[in-house]
Amino acid sequence: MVENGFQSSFMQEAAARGFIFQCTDPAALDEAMVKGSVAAYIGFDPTADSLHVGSLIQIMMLRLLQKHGHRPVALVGGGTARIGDPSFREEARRLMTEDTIRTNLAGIEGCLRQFLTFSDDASGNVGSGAILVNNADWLDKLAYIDLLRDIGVHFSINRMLSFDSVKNRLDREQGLTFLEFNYSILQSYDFRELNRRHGVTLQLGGSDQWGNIVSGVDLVRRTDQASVMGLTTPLLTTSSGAKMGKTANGAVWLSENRLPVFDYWQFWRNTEDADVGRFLRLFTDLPLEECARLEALQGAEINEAKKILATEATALCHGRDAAQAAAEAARQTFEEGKVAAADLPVHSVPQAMLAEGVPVFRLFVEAGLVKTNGEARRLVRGGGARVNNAVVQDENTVISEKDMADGAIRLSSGKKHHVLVKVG
RNA sequence: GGAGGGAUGCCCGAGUGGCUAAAGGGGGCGGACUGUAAAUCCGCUGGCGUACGCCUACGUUGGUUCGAAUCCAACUCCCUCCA
Repeated sequence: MVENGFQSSFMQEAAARGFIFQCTDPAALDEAMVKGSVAAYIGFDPTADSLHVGSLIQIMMLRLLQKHGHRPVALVGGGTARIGDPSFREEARRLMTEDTIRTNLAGIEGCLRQFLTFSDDASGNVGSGAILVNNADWLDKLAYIDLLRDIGVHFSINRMLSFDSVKNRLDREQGLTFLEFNYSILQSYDFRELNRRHGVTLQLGGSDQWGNIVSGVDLVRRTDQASVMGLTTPLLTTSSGAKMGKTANGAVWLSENRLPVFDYWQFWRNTEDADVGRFLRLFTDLPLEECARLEALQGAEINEAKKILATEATALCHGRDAAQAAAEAARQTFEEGKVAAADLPVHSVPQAMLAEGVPVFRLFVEAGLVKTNGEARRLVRGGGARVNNAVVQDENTVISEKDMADGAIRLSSGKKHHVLVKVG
């Protein structure tokens, strides 16, 4: 398929698609994958009830693993969430309550189920069914003295201090608490536990996890004389250097509850030209030849590639039907200039609100297009607010049932953000 | 334990008694241009109120003053050097 020196189908495709940044032992991993099924894990922190695009490259890697007959193991850090990963953070993360963590775990599982096929067989048998595990199952039971004697002896403070993730925090004015310092020890412990329980021999992660991953590899080798490996993905930024997945309202969420499918599709549709090929390879299942063909489109033609990227990426996350509906809504809205295309995000308001009439700036807040009244006023003053395609001149204009067109009122913030307000 | 330095809005960073909701930059949002791109240019960017306005904000708590982000005291946290 592609000449990159690897024998295993997974390594060939992962390398060709741009998933690989660093690997503790590429040759050994390649060999293991030729011999049989490998179980690999990635940890997700339950800091929110949905994953976002920042984690998508990891999820896609798990998906790729499954495609090639290996077993993806998703670890949610119910235990480590109570500590917080200090890696490359400016400040200590605030600690979360048990309740929050529990809700978040469920939400994250929902996101993962869109991308992976889970197996109910969580035994040590290596297959390709994904499994989901929670490290609270073992971390919560740890006894301090036992832990220190068991694995504490294998960690060198000198070494830990040399890791970029720690060094960074130490070099900056922000300190590092002992609590946070232990994160990487527990992550190593996770790796060993997964190796023992589920035969996991590979840990995946973003390049910022390199230090933590290597620590785990060392621990398993020292205590269990087992050989396990680590593989990291590149840190993703857009071609113009911005962090991947940040928008106006924060993160680009994978959960529909947090981000309408239409907006998810729009996120991908607005990819920078220079990123199209890279994103097609990482975030869709399209064959490499097709990615290359689309990437080569020049000028305005590359918009076709972006539409395909958007639909394919959205299909993976929200299903083919929803993706096509989003594509169609975008086509009607942007290419036909239709006001109330079906499948635009909908916001329902009480009948009474429209019966009485409501100032337009309030309606924008209510619909979630802006966060505050002041922001809504500024939007109007800047000429960026529209109702049913007409620019709003006065922020105090009253909107009522009279403004309904085809059973809805379309509010727009700028050219790209639209919400249909309906009664309900 | 000792000596010195620091804590400013989403982030970085100026500001050392009133002209400061606080320079400048980044980020974000909107507009123009374009291809729903990038680059560039323009505007906006604490909350509430239609508005003269009110409230909240420069680590925390008190104090001095007609008036404090700016002066004083105590406290908290961070950094650097010494032990």
